[in-house]
Amino acid sequence: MTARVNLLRRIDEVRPQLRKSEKKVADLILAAPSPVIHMSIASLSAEVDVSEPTILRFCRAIGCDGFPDFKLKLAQSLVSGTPYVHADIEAGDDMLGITSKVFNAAINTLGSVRERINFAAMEEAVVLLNSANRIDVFALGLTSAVGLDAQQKFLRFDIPVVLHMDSSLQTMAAATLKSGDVALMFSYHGQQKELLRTAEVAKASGARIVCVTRTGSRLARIAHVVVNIDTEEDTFIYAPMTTRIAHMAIVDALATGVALQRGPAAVERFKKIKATLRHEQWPEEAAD
Amino acid sequence: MTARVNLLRRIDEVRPQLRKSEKKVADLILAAPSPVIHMSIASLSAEVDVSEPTILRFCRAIGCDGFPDFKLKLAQSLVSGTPYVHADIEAGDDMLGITSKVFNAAINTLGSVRERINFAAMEEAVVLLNSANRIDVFALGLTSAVGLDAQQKFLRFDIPVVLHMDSSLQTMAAATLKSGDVALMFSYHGQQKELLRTAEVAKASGARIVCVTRTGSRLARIAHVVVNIDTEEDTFIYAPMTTRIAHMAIVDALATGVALQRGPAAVERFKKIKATLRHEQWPEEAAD
DNA sequence: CAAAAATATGTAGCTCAGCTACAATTTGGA
DNA sequence: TCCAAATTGTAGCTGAGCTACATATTTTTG
Repeated sequence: MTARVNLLRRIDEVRPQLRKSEKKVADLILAAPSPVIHMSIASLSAEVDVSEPTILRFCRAIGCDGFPDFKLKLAQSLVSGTPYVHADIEAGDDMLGITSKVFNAAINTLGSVRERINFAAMEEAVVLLNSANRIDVFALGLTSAVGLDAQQKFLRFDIPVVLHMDSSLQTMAAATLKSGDVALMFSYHGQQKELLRTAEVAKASGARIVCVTRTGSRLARIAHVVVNIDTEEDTFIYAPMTTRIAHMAIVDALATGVALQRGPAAVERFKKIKATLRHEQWPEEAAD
Repeated sequence: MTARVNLLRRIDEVRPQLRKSEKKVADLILAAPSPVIHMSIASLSAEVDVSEPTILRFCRAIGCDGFPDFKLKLAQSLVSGTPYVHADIEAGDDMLGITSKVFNAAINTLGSVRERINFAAMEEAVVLLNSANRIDVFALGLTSAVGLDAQQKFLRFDIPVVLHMDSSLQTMAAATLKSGDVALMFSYHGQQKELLRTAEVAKASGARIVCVTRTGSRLARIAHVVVNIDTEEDTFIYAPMTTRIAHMAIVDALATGVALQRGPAAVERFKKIKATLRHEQWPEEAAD
């Protein structure tokens, strides 16, 4: 996959090097890009009051193959959620706008995280988790929901899995780990002091450390296996939100990986659990 | 902002109603959509081995204005790899395959849920949450991670928010609710007996019931406000996974909505919380 | 300051893409 | 088997996008 650059941002960057009449084109497009994707060269040139070839030269200047190619790239850049000034949520937004932006941000993050994932590390993590005598999950603060989720997922395998969300208890728990155990840690930045201490203790006690965190963070350097979540550092209002969603997706992938390694027996167990749960809910109703 | 629909998904949906030669067009596009955005009608018709008007009729059949419009929409649907394919996980998959499928499923679900969201209900939910004297969050089993997340999010506003993950305590807590309180409930199917009882009790005690669940479920019928999460019922292996991610995205949107209603004061509080947390982690390091 | 050079912009016209009207073909039912 | 309806293809028209070149504008330099 090629590293696409948002076209509007590129226009903004290239603008100073453009000629006078091309600048007029750039300005109109930056001011109101959406209608442009349905215009012809003729209508756009009339709108900006320049000649048709000027439009074409503009397209070339910003790195497009021609006018259709330009429209295509512009259209892609306009897909909600990939705005060129990060469409931060604004005071006047209604719930349609907010929800769309939040969902789009989540979708984008999942897409970009997926592209950067280190699959070899995922493999290693799955092997370690699958063969662990005991899994201790460590998470603090906002990641604790992810930790809880991980615990519930891995509960379904017959590996003892414990969740620690309290930083003082975490260090104690880490000290009880042994060789053959796995410490599974979640952290956005990988810089939380308490969690780092816990990781050191766990490592000293012989456990393998699998962490889901940012590449190159302190936590990542302590860990044996790093599943990297490298979200954009654009400091959106919603960066933490989307990062957490990426963490959960990783939990899903890891759990699925372990399930596959366990083979058909694990699948059978799933079914049994599901069947049990069914008794606790009303049956699906006939259409009424 | 229009609620865009992923074109590939629409093609998939409409496919059964297409004519034979149009199906051939659909299949080729679904199999390899990316190159199509740079093709002309002529080259595409040659590729599929049908006539040019057939291509055009296909475009109209899937709701596009013409071929250029179709290419535009297709290009937008391909942004950031938003995939539409529902590929189930298979026994032989490696972590690359598993992770991609899980992420793609999550992206799809977010996309389709976003398209079906009832924004009016979201608005109502935000208003209720914002003016609540007290928010009690109820979640059971696999949704409890979502509940925890919601609690942590709303904690940041100065509304008392409590999380109940134990079904017997839930009913008790529900009985203590009063008019002006809000019961915020999460459930995938909206059919869990205990949760339904809790909802009835909460309703009887005068609280407003906001639930995030499936349209038309029993829980939905009890609630005052239903934020609908209608994920595809394709019974994927990973349906529960992706549904939960959609739930979390909804929590994000609701929390953001409340934050905006609260105005600048709430934003200030966020910053304060963030600043406090910063002391608990190592500073970002200079490149080393 | 003027004239030439270089650059920027517009005009005219060509080619081919996209579309429409209609003809040929296939399919389904009596 | 034949007719009607639906499906698919053919031929040709319109206009969109592009190129070559002419004109206008700016810059440079003697």
